[in-house]
Amino acid sequence: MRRGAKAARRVSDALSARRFVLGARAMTEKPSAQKRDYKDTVFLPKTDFPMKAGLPQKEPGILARWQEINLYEKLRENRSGREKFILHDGPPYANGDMHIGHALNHVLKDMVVRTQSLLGKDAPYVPGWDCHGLPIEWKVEEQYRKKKKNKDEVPAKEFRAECRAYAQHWVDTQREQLKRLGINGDWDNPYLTMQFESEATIVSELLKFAESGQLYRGAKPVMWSPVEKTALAEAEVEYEDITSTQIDVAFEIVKTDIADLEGAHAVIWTTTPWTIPVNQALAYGPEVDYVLLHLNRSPAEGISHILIGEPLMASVLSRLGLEAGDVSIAWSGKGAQLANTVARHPMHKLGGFYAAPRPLLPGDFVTTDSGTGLVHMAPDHGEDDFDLCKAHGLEPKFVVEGDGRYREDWLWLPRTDERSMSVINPKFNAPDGPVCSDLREVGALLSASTDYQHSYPHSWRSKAKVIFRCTPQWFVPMDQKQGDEQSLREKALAALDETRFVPAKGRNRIGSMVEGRPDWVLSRQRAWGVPITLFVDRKTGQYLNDPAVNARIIESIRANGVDGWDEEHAATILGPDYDLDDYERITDILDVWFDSGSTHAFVLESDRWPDLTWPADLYLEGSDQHRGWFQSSLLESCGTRGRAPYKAVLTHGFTMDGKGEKMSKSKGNTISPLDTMRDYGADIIRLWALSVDYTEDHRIGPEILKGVADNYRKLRNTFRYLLGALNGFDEAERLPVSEMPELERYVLSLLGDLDAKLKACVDDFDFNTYTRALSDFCNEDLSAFFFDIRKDSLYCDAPTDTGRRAYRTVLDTLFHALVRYAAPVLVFTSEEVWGTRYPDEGSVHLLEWPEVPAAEADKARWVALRDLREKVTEAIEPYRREKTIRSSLQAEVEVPASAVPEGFSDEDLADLFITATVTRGQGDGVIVKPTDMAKCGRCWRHLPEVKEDGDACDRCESVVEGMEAA
RNA sequence: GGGCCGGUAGCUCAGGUGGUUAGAGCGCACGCCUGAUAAGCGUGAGGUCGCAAGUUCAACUCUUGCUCGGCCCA
Repeated sequence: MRRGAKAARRVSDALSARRFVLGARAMTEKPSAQKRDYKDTVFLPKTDFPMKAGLPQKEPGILARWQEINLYEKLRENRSGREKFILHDGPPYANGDMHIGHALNHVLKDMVVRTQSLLGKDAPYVPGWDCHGLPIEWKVEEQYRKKKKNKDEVPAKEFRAECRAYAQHWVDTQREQLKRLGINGDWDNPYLTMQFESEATIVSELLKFAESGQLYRGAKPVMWSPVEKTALAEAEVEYEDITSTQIDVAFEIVKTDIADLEGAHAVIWTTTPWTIPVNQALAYGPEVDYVLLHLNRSPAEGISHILIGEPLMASVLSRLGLEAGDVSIAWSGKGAQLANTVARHPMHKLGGFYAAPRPLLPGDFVTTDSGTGLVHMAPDHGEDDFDLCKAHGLEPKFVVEGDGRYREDWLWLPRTDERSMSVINPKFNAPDGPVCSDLREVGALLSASTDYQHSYPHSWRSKAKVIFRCTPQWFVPMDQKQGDEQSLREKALAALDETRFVPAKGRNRIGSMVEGRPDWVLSRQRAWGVPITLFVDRKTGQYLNDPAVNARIIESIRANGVDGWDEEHAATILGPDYDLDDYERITDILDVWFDSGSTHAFVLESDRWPDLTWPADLYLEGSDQHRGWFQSSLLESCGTRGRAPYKAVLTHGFTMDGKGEKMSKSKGNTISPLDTMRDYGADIIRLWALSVDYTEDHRIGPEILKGVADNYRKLRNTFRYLLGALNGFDEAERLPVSEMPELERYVLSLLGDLDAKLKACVDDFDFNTYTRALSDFCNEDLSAFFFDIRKDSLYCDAPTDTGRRAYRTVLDTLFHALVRYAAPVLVFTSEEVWGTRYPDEGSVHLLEWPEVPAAEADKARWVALRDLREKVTEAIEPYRREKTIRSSLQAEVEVPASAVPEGFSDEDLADLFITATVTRGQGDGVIVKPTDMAKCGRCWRHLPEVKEDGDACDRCESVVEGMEAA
């Protein structure tokens, strides 16, 4: 209380004194009565580096400078001979503008390459594009349709040339967009899967499979689009909910071990009536319970007993329009008892194919979720069907042609029939369509309705329904033992064990996929792609395997690109030893995944980029590529080289909108990196990409970007302060660490900790920790602590003062370290920072990881000191609230002696706490009182020697004298 | 429909093998400074750790179910 009263008096004295001074100035304008304005004698930070970044305007200029000095090339020269780090770029598809996923992926790649380069390694980056394939073909066809041109009338060569041009357009567009993002790479020499060299290597890779016997021509049901007339990869298919016709069909049992079943009808259920014409068998579940129902009332003439799965009784009866009372159970048993039972096709009267017996076969895939518990088998049109029938000697018939219509000469529903139409046509499958009508006529159709809702595969391009269809295709076998007694699957799984996965969970994902995947279907019946360059002997069905011919094939492709396999070259390629008439020239093209799976061969091993080496240190793509590129590259490389083409695989999640939901044009929640670069700048997107946890799905949205921009500003201001505070720094000013005050050595030790942490982050590819550690250090250790404490010294000590020299020496060290740490993240800003201080010393991106001077500090002491400092600011706060104390410099504090770490003097503490004085007391709380001392007009500290507010303290007086003398 | 992954303050993230009042930075609010000034400093308010059961003396951390979101597959 007493102290408070005294304080109040003192403050009011001080105020009246100031009033007097001001009043004097106002009234008399008499200079002698004024206190001297020391502002000009204070060493304020000075820099041209602007606070406001203006990145969208500034970045293109920096980019132009990099291009001018040929930064990428220069870096290659600079790191030549060093340990290599090879990141092999996964090729994005050359179709459309860069989207946020591309941006994230490339920023991560760039970060990896730049951090490795910063560590002194030679880390080249050759970007690439995937150029062949259906989507581009489709776009070109779309342009034809607009011009009312018919694709089939355009020569294949011409059509391919247009696809090539289309791809090139998007390569060029994306290249500019990625450059704008600040991605450093060999942009003048990217790899494209459509370069002749690439195409030749892809073919030579294919021929390696051929030569080693890892290719076979098989028939398998594959996803087939009748609209595009081609087999589709799983990636080209999407599922949509549709309503289908569902029918129940009766197959009369003609042979059985169970007397009760004689003359009864086995009932199957299907949603694809169009497959009934190629039915070849029925399947039952050996463990499923079946019942034979006697019908008191029948939905079809001549049918009195039906065989169905017991668990499905209720739903079958309801479809058949029967009540429980209409039936009685005449027999029941396990599916296994149905072995040796044979039925006949409802259309058996047509003879030929339809007269053959339809055996009941055991199938593990039969479930009692829906249907009748008996499944009709059409090996042409289902995977389970194909496998089960093949196991029992029933081969597919290939009667549905590429356009989805039954073959012209087929017994039932021939194409010449007026009712002929594509099997995906709803009318074909309708209850009054040709299939159902005929079945109804022969009394086999027990029910038919158009009300079954389910999800069904569609072509993602045309949105039309796709079917399973058996066609001759080329395969790479997964389980065939090779010369080394290992199958491709075994090799691939072993290769995964040797691979580092970041994050580790990626291994399980790709591992289970490789374990379960079927043989690799290589062939596509399309135009824009690398040909499957095989000559098949018309007599034996074997493909020609002659190294001389293969060499000519590769040569022709190298010279002509994919056109080199056209008919005009065939005879030359085949050479004089063979007669072209004896061979079928395969016209299928390769699955584009084979193209991209071969990039390691035509990029890393090629002499086109001599500084690349095989295998790659790292592949880095989105998690969807577990099924895609990671796997196709793995299989291709294991098939030809016996190991993976990568040592490590890094996967990232997907970018969602601000709410964590998938972006889509229809939802209108997309964030375009192009817009973001225009509005915020590339450094902001980069900082975003490197701040989020890429191992999971992550978000972007206006609020998040605003936060990133705020974060950026804090970093930028740290650099601005460093530049300003280091204004005029001279080598002569530098002070050895050993002569520095303890605070400086402590900060250097913190820098050492940061350095180690960032290095660990680089090794772990843990970039969000990297950017966070950098930000936290700048905000907490520097801005709020070190810079704030040393403000007095920087502003007011003489330039020759060792304390100030020590501080500036550390600032210089910090500058050199931080600008390098920031360089891989804020590629533009760091260049701007560097150029501001060193306009003539080249690019910051040529520099290497900083050498941080070793400095020891007793961390525990400093932690205790900073805890105490926190208590002090906390204790001052109430006085600031009531405005008794405004600046902490006005506070005299007493701290518990026990809380002060050893070795700090009271003066040290006053410096560190930025207070007037610090004394030690025996209490356990911090006691604060406003100081009575007057304020130095120059350094604003309250000191005993200052007689009146505004006078200079001893230190300042001598500094000013020194300046005036100079 | 199946498999896998995830849901911690407004935002971005930390939270070994379960154990005191769940942390950081940013943002926000309030205040200070006006010599880093569209900057800097300080203080503070924000979380039923997706929901619900269960195991346990004790769960953000383990189990199950549900829910929401995502990837892959059918």
